Amino acid sequence: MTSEQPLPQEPTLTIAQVVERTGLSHDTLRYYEKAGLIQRVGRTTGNQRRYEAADLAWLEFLIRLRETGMSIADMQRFAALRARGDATVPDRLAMLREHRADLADRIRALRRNAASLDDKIDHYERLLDQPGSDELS
Amino acid sequence: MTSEQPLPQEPTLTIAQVVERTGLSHDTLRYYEKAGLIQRVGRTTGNQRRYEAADLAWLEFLIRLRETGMSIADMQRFAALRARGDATVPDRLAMLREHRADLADRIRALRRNAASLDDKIDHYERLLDQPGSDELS
DNA sequence: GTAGAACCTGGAGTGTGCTCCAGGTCAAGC
DNA sequence: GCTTGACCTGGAGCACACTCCAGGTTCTAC
Repeated sequence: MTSEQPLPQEPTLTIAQVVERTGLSHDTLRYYEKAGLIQRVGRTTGNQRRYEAADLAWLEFLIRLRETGMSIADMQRFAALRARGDATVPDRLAMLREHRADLADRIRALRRNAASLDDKIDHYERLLDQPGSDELS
Repeated sequence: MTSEQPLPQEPTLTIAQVVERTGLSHDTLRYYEKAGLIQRVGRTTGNQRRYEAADLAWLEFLIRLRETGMSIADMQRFAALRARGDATVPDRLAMLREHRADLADRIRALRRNAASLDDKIDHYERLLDQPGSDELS
């Protein structure tokens, strides 16, 4: 009795298309799936992966976590919480806030280090302007 | 004929003292020396390392390079230039400028990513305020 | 002079995050 | 129907930056 209208099927992407859109390699995508970072992706009858828009959005979020220095292990924890549904939103929020705070710390440290690189660069520029001063600086 | 006055000897540091001051481990210090990141450090007659102030300053600079994401391989190149003396100042300056520019790029990217983490955090906060909206976000 | 802590060496081992491989199966164009 | 390229799997291998280990030597305090 269920009316099976052929809904305008959401378009799916082959792994090659996801590689192109995300910049992740085939192997990394399979590794992430094996590691549980993404829930098992849809398959064709022939067992080939077909990614949906939601998969892509989640991958892009994972990439953001990775680029901000989150470890695979922590991403696994986050993904596991997400898989458990809405009840884990507070936990996920806490994880993100902590990660965000760490990131702020790291950015501050980088800026401090950048400033001292600038000092060293200035030092070398002065050396070039008035050479013959000292060695090994 | 060289008058060997016992000059007020520059105080040197044992490896344990350098560990304490730099936060690098014994093994890392030996690894850096083996890798040529620091020139062979002075030794006692009994072959134990004694670090001078200049060694410490250089280690601190290396730490800064490392913390700003320079690879060991690049640090080796930098250290090799430094060992060749003042003639390589232009090359060292070029390396540092390039590294500094990379760092600026990475800091910018981190800030962009931090902003999108903030968006995600906001999203979760709204989910908590008005629950029951949607899943897997 | 001796105990115990600190130090030495070369080389093997580790954790992280992929990356590659062999040996297959599947899909699309002709 | 056949070719050819895309895709599949489990598992081995790799680059990086350390970290650990065994077995020996040196230093310091008593």
